[in-house]
Amino acid sequence: MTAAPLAAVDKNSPVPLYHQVESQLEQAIRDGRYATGTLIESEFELARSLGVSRLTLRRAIDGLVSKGLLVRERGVGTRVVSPKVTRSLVARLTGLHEDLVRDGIAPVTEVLRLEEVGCPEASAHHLGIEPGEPVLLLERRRSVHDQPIALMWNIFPLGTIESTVEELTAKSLYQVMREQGAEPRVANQTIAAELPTAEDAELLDIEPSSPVLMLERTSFNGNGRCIEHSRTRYVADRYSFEMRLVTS
Amino acid sequence: MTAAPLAAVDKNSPVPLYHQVESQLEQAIRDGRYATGTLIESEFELARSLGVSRLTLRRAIDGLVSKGLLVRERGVGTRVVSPKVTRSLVARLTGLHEDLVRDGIAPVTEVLRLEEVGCPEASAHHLGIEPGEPVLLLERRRSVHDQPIALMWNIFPLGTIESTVEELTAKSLYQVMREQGAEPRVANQTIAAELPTAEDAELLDIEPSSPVLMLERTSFNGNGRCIEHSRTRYVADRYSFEMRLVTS
DNA sequence: AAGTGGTCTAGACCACGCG
DNA sequence: GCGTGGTCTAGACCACTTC
Repeated sequence: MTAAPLAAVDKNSPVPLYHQVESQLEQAIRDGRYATGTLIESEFELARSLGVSRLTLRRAIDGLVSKGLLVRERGVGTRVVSPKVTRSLVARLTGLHEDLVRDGIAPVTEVLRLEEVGCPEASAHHLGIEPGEPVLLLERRRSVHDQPIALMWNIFPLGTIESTVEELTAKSLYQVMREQGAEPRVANQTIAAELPTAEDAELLDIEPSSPVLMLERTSFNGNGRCIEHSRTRYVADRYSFEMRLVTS
Repeated sequence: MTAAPLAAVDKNSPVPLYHQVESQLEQAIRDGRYATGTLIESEFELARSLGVSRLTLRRAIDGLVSKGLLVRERGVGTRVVSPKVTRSLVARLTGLHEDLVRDGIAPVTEVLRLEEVGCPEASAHHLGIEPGEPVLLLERRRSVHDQPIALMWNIFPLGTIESTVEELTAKSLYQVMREQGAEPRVANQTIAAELPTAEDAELLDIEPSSPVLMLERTSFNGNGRCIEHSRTRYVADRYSFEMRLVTS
């Protein structure tokens, strides 16, 4: 590996240097300017030719390693791993709405319920409050091309968010939460397979014998306070989760 | 936040300084020496009192941030997020065997098939070879307390690994792969819910109407070569996936 | 204005893989 | 022995938050 097919960085840009370098390298790899399996230039060489410090360059490479595009081998070099074809899906904290929009599919959301209720036993445990304490319950159904794909059930401690049926119909819940300062920073999540309840089967327009993917999630804000507990049921033959794992 | 309840680091230890600092901080947080929601000392202060450079300290904090224990707030400080109780499960590249052993449960693995076959259409696509090309097929069943929990189906390009029924009964597949230099570094993975085939239902000792969690995974080694394609069916009411997500 | 985290540098030493 | 990635330092400037 001799030629460095990369442009110099712009030191006056507000974009951090390591980010510029990371983008450049990522593009070069996805374009195939670095073939899969080959070694890229050494860190010293790349840092010199791009006009950045070695630490800054390493930080850029760190990002690509954690994206699974590069692998480091001590004493040997840094190797291109990924086939350029698949753009990886990584588990994220954004919701289903963002996932679909990103893929160019327009989802429709109906708000089925939005009301104050006594907290169900199962959620109270996750939210860290007593069963029966008042909470805000939101139930929605999301469809694509008039076909239901998910039934979403969110519970918020009172005062976490305040919204209307209209707003929740127009925007994603994630967006509303962010605007109201209830942005999730950490979440614990469980994925399971279940059979739908009779009611859920009807709402999802599936047979009661057709399984659903259950995603149960508890989200916390930056202060460690629990801000939401949700249970989402996805129609199994219309949705699945993809993720990319990388060894640390 | 004034007192720094942390011991100094050992500069002669082979363990990297940032790792020592990270462990110390993690322990302090899990012990409750830093309360949830409070700010820890500033980076300058901590670096000084521990006798390391600020960059090294930052690197330690980076690790805890990505574990979801700390959150940084620009201009404010670094805050403790996590409740000390739950030790987080993060999606990993290790297999089910390791998961169970880590939890102190002894799983039993039976090898149902280990033979060379023509590659099935569905796997050929993932492996990047032609359907019908010879591949190694491994089918196993894993049980806990005499109850089947998973049916595993792995396909390897010829020459990737070589093993025996005895070895695979004793060790985890992941371990065998690592020993033979076929360590997965990156994997793409899909989680879905399905109904079992009649044959699978029988092998798993469940009703045909009882759903399974299907985990389909394609693993690549450090050179970007595909080394394995697997489909694992988990009994849904005996297994689910947990993960912890953190905003980047 | 003061304090915080975010970025960046130049240089150093080490452990490892390979010839 | 040489080149690679892995770690570490001391010091600098910036953007942001808070008072």
